[in-house]
Amino acid sequence: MFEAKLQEAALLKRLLDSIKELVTDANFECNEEGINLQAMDNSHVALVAVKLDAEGFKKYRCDRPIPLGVNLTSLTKVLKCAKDDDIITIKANDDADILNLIYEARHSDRIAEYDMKLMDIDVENLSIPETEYDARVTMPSSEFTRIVRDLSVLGESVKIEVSKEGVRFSSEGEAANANILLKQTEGARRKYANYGKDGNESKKEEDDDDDDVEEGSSKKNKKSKVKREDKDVDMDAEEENGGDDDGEFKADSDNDGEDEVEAKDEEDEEESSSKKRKKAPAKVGFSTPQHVLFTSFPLQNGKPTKKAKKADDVPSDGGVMIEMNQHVALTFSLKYLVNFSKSSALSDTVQVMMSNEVPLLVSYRFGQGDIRYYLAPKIGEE
Amino acid sequence: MFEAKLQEAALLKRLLDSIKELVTDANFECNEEGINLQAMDNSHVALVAVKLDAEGFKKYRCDRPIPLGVNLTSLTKVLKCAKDDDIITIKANDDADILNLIYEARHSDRIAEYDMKLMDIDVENLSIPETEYDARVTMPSSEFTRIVRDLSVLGESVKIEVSKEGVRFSSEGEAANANILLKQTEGARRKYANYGKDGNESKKEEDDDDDDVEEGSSKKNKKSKVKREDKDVDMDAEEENGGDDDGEFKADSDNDGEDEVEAKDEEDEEESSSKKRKKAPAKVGFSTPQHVLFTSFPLQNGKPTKKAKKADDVPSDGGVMIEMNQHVALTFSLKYLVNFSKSSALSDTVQVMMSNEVPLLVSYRFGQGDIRYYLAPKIGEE
DNA sequence: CAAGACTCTG
DNA sequence: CAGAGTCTTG
Repeated sequence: MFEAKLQEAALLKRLLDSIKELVTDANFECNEEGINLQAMDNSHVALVAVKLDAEGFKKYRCDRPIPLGVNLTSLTKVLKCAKDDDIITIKANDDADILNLIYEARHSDRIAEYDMKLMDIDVENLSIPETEYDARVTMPSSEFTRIVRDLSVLGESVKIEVSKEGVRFSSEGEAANANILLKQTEGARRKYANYGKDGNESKKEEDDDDDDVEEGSSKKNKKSKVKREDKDVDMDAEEENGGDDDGEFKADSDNDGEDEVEAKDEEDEEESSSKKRKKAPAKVGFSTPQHVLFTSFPLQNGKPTKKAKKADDVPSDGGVMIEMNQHVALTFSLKYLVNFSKSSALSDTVQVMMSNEVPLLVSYRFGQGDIRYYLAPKIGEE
Repeated sequence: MFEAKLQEAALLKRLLDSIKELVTDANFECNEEGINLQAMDNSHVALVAVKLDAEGFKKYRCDRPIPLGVNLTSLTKVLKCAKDDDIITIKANDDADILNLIYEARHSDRIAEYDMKLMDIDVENLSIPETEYDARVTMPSSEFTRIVRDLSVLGESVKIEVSKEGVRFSSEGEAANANILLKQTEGARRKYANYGKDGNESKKEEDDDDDDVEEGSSKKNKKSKVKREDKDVDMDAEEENGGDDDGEFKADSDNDGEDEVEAKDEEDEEESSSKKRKKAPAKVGFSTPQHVLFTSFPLQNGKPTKKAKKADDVPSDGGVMIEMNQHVALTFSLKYLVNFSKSSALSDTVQVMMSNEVPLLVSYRFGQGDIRYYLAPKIGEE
């Protein structure tokens, strides 16, 4: 018996809107801790991982781990029948052959119910080893969306480059070449002080860019600090390891110690890259090398767009925060990034993480979990 | 000479939007009482009937009954040239070969004039005998729209079932089965107390679900109580008949007597089906039997949507009122119902009337008249 | 030809 | 914020 009740159908609707174009069928792996979904996109170039914490549900019951094989096209249709503010309950019996969805209208006494056939889906073993990234960019999701959309009009690929200068998105196309440089926003360090610390964007707690400060061990959320783990299993395993050896991202500023409540936002964020520690290069469980690229281009363009809602306590006017251990430059297919950016409906903030020659990770966190996209870089010449 | 002046072009525009996809050509039958249009849809499965009372016009003159054969596609185009708040005048000479439309801008001196060719259209004799229905559901038109739209995503047909439980819309499709149950809303009885009593939704006057109470005979509107008549001729003929034998709908609650001003909205709406009187089964003038169906499905779903405008004095937050004489279950093509539901632009409220094995009637009333759709049920097995 | 996505309007 | 219409893609 599996049952989960969600206060707002909107979350599920947005999640499906986010992934339905990438993946057609997927297993919702349900266990007592929550719901996980991992799947490669249809062309096996990208990977999407969704996590929904059990605690985020109004009601959650999962007697035993159970995979719910869902045709996402069907589920999308069924969810279209829910209003955003409906209270939604999903149920499955132990056979997991039918998914039962119940929508309760928020402001009326109506209850609607849908039954959807489930299916057996081969579990592709998508072991995504936790990876330590050399660069992490935290920015408004609307801005990321805008950038990749803009560039996708001009070209097929984008080179994303993180340096002391900031993060640069560059692309070239027949009509024009483009390059967009985002410098770290003044105050961004403070704004995102604890973003992603514990899987949701709480503003309290220590900053990420503190070094080996003694605040660590007692924080239960230390785990998600530096590396992005995909299997909870791996998570905790790694977490408990050395307090200052767990490979947290080093911001490019020396923002030491006592940033307990709010790290001071310093102006010199873009200089000293001293204490950076390099971690073992991430090995990624899926490898779908793409094509040539790695070009650099002259133009400049790019304008931000502001959305304002979703479930973050990070200011929606958030700026850009850049953390890096070393210079990173990778090229990706814009088509996929545009696809990923649909998740901006889920969060005002997105994190882009990269290490050279490793798939990038685009992560959107929302109250009850997160959605992560992995995309292998294009390699070689164009 | 025919001339009719309408305060708001919007009404005509919406009417044409409602029917233009169903019918391509139709006669506007004009007489001194107003304008009537009746036509079968192009595939002869559904029938639409529009009535515009002469009194609703700012100015109305019709020297002699005259049919204006209109190509609705053309008229739609011409009406697109009118602003919603234009004052619109339509004229035809006795030859009825040209329709002259004049648009006067509400807040300017602008006058636009259009001449549209009329045509001769064979008058299909669409005698729609007045019918007494065993069940009538009054609900927000937005909700009806939502339901049929939702279900049409999943399947082709919907079974509509009215029972003591309420009204259930159920559908089955490849992706999922669905079923939406609407129970009578608390207070709906009061809200719709006199809805449709005399062809427009006035809230005063006695309730419909009173039984054989002695309030009847003096009410001039008794006529439209129970049955939906299509020809005014038939209407009055039937009206004058027996005071309590005119087959008025019995609500499923025992809301007897003194419901003069506002029937009390009782909690027990969904129980006693006692005093129901059965009327002679309705005979319908057109019969376009469809296909198999009559399936029943397991799921449940449904959510309302609120619009808020149009010309009703029925609260736009109106609930659901259910009146029934006996259990009814029929299956219909969602494609047509979706089409009908376009008329929600004309009214916040819709009434769905059904008797077993008889075409259903979907009726939207607006200040100056109404639009009614008839649709034969699908019969047999799916 | 149909379905889905996106944009614009109410 | 929702719905309708248009355009694009499969």
